Amino acid sequence: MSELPKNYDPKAIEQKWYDWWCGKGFFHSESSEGGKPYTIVIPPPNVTGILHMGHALNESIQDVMVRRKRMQGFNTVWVPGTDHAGIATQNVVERQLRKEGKSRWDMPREEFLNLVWEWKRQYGGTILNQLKKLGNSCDWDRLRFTMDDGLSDAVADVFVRLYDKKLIYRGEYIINWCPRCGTALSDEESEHETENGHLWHIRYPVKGGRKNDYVVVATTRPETLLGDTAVAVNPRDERYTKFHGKTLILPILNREIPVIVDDFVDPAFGTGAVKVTPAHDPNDFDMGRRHELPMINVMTDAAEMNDQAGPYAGLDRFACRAKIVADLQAAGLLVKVEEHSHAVGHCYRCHTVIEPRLSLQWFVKMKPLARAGIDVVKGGRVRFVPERWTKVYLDWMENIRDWCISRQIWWGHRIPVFYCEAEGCLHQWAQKGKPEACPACGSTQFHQDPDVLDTWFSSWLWPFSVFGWPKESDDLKFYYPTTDLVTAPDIIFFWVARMIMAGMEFMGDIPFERVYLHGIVRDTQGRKMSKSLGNSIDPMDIINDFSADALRFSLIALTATGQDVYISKEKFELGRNFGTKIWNAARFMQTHSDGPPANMKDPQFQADLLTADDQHILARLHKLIGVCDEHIERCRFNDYAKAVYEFFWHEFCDWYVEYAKQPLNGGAADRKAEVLKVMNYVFSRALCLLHPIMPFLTEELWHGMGYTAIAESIMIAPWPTALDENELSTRGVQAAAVSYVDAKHAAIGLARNLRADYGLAPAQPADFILRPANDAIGNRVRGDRAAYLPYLKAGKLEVEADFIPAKPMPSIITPLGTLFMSLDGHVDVAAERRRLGEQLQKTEQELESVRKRLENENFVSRAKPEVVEQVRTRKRELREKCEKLTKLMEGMQ
RNA sequence: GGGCGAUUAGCUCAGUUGGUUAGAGCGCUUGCUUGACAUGCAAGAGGUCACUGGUUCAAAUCCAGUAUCGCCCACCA
Repeated sequence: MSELPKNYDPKAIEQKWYDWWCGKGFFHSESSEGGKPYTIVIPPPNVTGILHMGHALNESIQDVMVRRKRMQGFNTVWVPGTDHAGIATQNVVERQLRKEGKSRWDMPREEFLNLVWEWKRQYGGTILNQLKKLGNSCDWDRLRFTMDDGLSDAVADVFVRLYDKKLIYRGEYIINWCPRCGTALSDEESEHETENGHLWHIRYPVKGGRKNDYVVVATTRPETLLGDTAVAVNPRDERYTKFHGKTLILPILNREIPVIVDDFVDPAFGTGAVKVTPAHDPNDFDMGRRHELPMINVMTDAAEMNDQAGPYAGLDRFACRAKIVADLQAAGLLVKVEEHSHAVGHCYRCHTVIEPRLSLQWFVKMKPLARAGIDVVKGGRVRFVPERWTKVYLDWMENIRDWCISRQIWWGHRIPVFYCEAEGCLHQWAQKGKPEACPACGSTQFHQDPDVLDTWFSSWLWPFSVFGWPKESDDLKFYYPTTDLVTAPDIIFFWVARMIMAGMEFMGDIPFERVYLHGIVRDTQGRKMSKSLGNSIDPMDIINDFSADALRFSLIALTATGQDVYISKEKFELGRNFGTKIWNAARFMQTHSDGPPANMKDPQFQADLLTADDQHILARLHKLIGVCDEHIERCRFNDYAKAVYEFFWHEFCDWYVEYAKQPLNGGAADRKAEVLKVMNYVFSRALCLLHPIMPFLTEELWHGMGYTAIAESIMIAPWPTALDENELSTRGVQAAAVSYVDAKHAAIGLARNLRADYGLAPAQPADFILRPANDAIGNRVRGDRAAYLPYLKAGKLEVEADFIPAKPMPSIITPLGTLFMSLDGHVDVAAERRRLGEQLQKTEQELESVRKRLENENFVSRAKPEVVEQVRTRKRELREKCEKLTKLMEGMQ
C-alpha cells in the first residue's frame, strides 16, 4: 500500500500497467491448461487502419467481455490480428508511388509486392499500438495477419477444396467494375446511392422504313448505346406488335439490330422499349443470353471508350455520354430528356461510379454453402443480438448470389489456379503450392492465374485459420467454436454471414455462438465519423486529454444495445469525472486506515458490530453484482456501466462514505475497524465489477489500496459472486435493516426539502423532533440519532412517540414518521422576525412595482416580448420568495 | 420497390415482461472555499412520451394507421 497522490495521473499509470500485464503474461492463455474455454477473435482491422471511434467502441466491448470471463476463471483467449485489406492497402502504396510520378506498372509485380510488404512492416502496426493504448487484453502471442503463411495456406486449401467440389467456377458474366481501382468487385462492394440523373429518349429508325418509322427507347446511360445489340419490347405490348421481327438501325454507328420480345420488359416504364446492351447491364446480359445476342464491350479497363465505340474511342465514359447526347440531338434523334432519379453503384473503397461490365472472373457458388448457414441460425445455434438482425441475415442468405472472388490487383492471395501452355493440352487445375509439372501432360510450361482473391476470402476463415487450420492443432480443438463475435452491422454480409458458411463447410461447426452487433458511432449531426468529413474525434486525443479509462467508460455508458451513438468531445467528461470520484473515495479511505486491510479474501463481519448502514451497503453491493451479471450477459453494457456508476457515486460516496465519517473520526476502535473492513470489502469488490470497463484505474487502486492479498492483479482477481438474502443474513446482513436505511435515506431527503422550503441557509441549524410511525422504527432511530445530525444539519434530534406540538410547527411526513422542525434556540426569533418582516415588505413592494410595469399598456406595447417575459419571470420569482418568507415567519410563531 | 430503426426535459439519450409520482448525464437557477472530491456538495426549475384511433382496470410500453428523420437491401432500362 502506497500513498495515493492528490491527483490521478492516467498518463503515467496506463502505460505502466499495460507493460506489467504483458510482462506477467496475463493476456496469454494455453489450451493445455484446460478449463472452460471462452474465445473471441477480433474483427481484424485493416493494416492501413487508424483507430477511430467505431473501433474504440468495438474493442472496448470485447475487452469488457474478455476481462470479465477471465476473472470468472474461464480459459479465455482474445485473438488479435489485422487484415491485409487488398484494395485499400494497394491503393495506399500506389498513391505513394504516384507522388513519385510512378505507377505499379513501371515495375515487376514482385517488386511492387515488396514495396507493399515494406509499407506493412513500417506502418502496419499503427492500429495495433493504438489497441494497446486502449487497454485491450488481447493475447499478443497469437497475433495473426491474413497473409501469414498459415493463413495463406488455409486460403489456398479452401480454394482447392471448393474448386474440386465444383463450387468455384470461372466465367464471363456482368460484374461490378471499378475503373479507378481497375478491378472487379463483389455485389457487396458496390454501394448503391440514389442520384438525380436523366432519362434520355432516343429514336431508333426502322431499317427500310419511312421517315416516321422508328422506335423510341429510354436510357439513363446513352453511351452504352454503342454496345447495343437489340431493342426489346414486351410481347403483349400492342403498341409494338407491328415491330416484331423488324430490324432497327442503331443511331450513329448504323449497326443493324433486331427487335426482340421479352417478358422482362415493363411496358409501363419509359417508352416500353428497351435498348439491350448485354455487355454493360445485368438484365440485358440475361436477355442477351436468352436471345443469343452478340455482346459488345465498348469500354477499356479504365472506362474509356475502346475501338468498338467508333468515333468515340478514347473518350472517357462521361465525356462520351455528353458528346453522344449532343450528336443525337444534332441528328434529330433525341426525342426528349426527363429528370430521373435512380440508384447508381459506387466503389466501396474509392467511391468511383461502378461500371457494370462483361468480364471473365472467378466465382463461388453460394447457394449450396448457404443452406447450412441458414439452418444453424434458424435452429438458434448462432444467435444475433439484437435479434432483429436475424431477419436481415436470413433475407440475404435466402436470396444469396454467387460471389465474385477474383480481383485484378496484386496485393493479396494469388489465385492458385494454373494453366498448362503445352500445345493440345491446355489443362487447367488448382493446387496448393508451386506445381512442378502439368498433372495432365507433364509439361513444365504453365502459368498461374494473375488475379488475387477478394480480401474477404481470407477473413471468412478467420475464426479457425487463426488457430492453425487446416492443421488440427490442440488450440483449434479447444478454442473452436469461438463464443462471442462483436462487430458493427455494416459487415454482416461481407463477413459474419460468410464466416458462418465457412465454419459449417470447413469445420462442420458454427464459428461462434453469439453475434453482438453494436451501433455505429456518429457525430452529433448523425453523420458517420470519417476523416474526409473532418468530423471525427480521434480516440487518441481523448486518451491524451482524459484517459483510456474515460474513453472506454463514456463510450460504453452512452451506447444502448445495438443503437447508434452520437458523440462529441464533452461527452467524455462523464468518464473522466467518474474516475476522479473513485480516486478521491480511495484517498478518503486511505487517510483513515493504518495499513492494508486484513483477510480481504473472505472477511468475516461481526454481526453485533454491523450497523444498519453497514448492512445496507453490503446488501446493495450484492444486488449490484447480480445486476451487472445480468446486464453483461444480455449485452446491455450501458446499463451495466450505469449501474456501477450509480453504485459508486450515489450509494457508496453520497451515503456510505458520508455515514462512515462519524465512526472513522473518533468512533470506538472496534467500530472503526469494522467500518474499514466493510468499506474495503465493498470497495474492492466494486473495483472488480468496474475493472472490465476501467482497467487501468482499478489496477492502480487495487495496488494502492493494498488489495494484492486477494490477487496479484485485479485482472486475475475473482469476479464477485452475488449472495442472496439468506446467505447475506448468515453474515449479519438483515433485510429489515436494509429497508430501514432505505426509509431513512428517503426521510433525510424530505427533511432537506423541509429546510429548503423554509429558506434555511445550510449553515443554519434547526432542531428536529420525529414522531415515529411505529415503535420498532422509533428504537432504531433512537439508536441512530447521532448519525442523523450531520445529514439534517440539526442542532438536536428528539424521538417522541406521542409528540404533539404545542404551537404550529413546520413538519413533513416521511417513511419513518412525521418530522417536525424548530428553530428555537438557534436564532434570535424576535430579531429574525423583524428582519424577515422588512424583507417581506421590500419584496412585496418590488412585486407591486413589477405588477404595475406589466399593467402599463404603454410599456407592454413598446416592449419586446422578451422583456415582457423577463418581467413576468421576475414577478414569479418575487411571488415565490414572498410565499417562502411568509411561511418562514409562520414557522417562527 | 422491400425491410429495419428512431421520434420521451433546452441538448444527448435510458426506460427490460404493460403497473405507484416517466429517469440519467450535460446545460440552466439558487446556495455552499463542509478536513476525499469545485472534475465537487446540497436544493430546484423543466415533459401533451411525434400524431390519430384501438385493446386493457391500467399504455411511453401492446395493436392498426399517419407524419418526419435516418439506415440497409433491390437488375425498371
